Amino acid sequence: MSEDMVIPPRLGEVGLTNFAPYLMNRLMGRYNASLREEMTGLGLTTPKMRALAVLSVIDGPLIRELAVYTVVEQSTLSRALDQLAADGLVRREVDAADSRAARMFITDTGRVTFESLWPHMAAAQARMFRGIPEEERRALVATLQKMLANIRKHEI
Amino acid sequence: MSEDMVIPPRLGEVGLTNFAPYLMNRLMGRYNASLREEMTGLGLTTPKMRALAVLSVIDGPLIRELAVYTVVEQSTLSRALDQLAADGLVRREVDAADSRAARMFITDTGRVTFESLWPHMAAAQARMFRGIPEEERRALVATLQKMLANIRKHEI
DNA sequence: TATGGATATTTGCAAATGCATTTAATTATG
DNA sequence: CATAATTAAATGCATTTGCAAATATCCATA
Repeated sequence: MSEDMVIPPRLGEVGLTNFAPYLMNRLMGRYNASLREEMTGLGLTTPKMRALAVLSVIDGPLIRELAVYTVVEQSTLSRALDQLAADGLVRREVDAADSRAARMFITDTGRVTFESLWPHMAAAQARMFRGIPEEERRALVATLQKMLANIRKHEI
Repeated sequence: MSEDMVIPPRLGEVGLTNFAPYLMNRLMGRYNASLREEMTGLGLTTPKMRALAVLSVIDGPLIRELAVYTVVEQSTLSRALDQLAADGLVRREVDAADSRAARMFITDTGRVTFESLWPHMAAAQARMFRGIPEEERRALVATLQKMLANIRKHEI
């Protein structure tokens, strides 16, 4: 007897702007669009930017792990990493224990590139949160974390 | 003196999972992925599904308005609507006052298709919210609405 | 009211994407 | 320990995407 069994109210009854996934998709659409100009200026695409962002924080993940963190399809990510590596922003390293697997690292150059993008990401977030009290922001993040835990498929 | 002037803490200091856009992107990645199977079974893509969803609630928007609501690039949406129209799920109608503009409507067939998809969307949302009290859900939605108002560019 | 800009949508085209498959390596099993 | 099944990543290929340009129409103004 899961929640799937319950007959849901229609979208029209809920209203688009009360449906959380709709709101989040619109917010992320704008957020991602607001970074596009900076990204293209740095020769980055969304997958490349996300890979850099995660690698600036997590050292040496496997590519399939990075695919989960970045929410980028594995084959797309593989090619994005090719390009980043060709530009010297990341580095592949064959895993010591499993020679099929590659561990990814950001390079100093990659870090410099990401550091020039990060202020724009932070500013975009700040714009979203403008006028929203600190307490409320924290509550939002806490709820989002619970939600992510709910639907996390991989144990990452 | 906007918030852009402030030097932000590094992403590493904030932590990926305290950065709201990261959390939302991951959540939406999973949410959208969880609908993919149902969508492809109905011959839909993400842009097509979003167009149907919005048109099930909003009657006769212009295509550029629909592009804002759906967070889909206008040219991509134009082609998605071509396909939906070819399948008889939506209908284009030239605007009475402006013959450049097209107003879009969902058809009965389109409504039936969307109605068969909607329970999965509602279930995916329910999974995300599992174990989260009603009060907290409402607070999340309220905050998301404020955020959307903050970054809304178009007056829609 | 003629004309130069705006605006709504579509379309051409190159690049990006994602599915399915391949390659290479590891692990499990008889 | 041989072999089948599994896993990690890369790649082939058809489809999708998005930018820029084209097309069609509208609006402002001289």
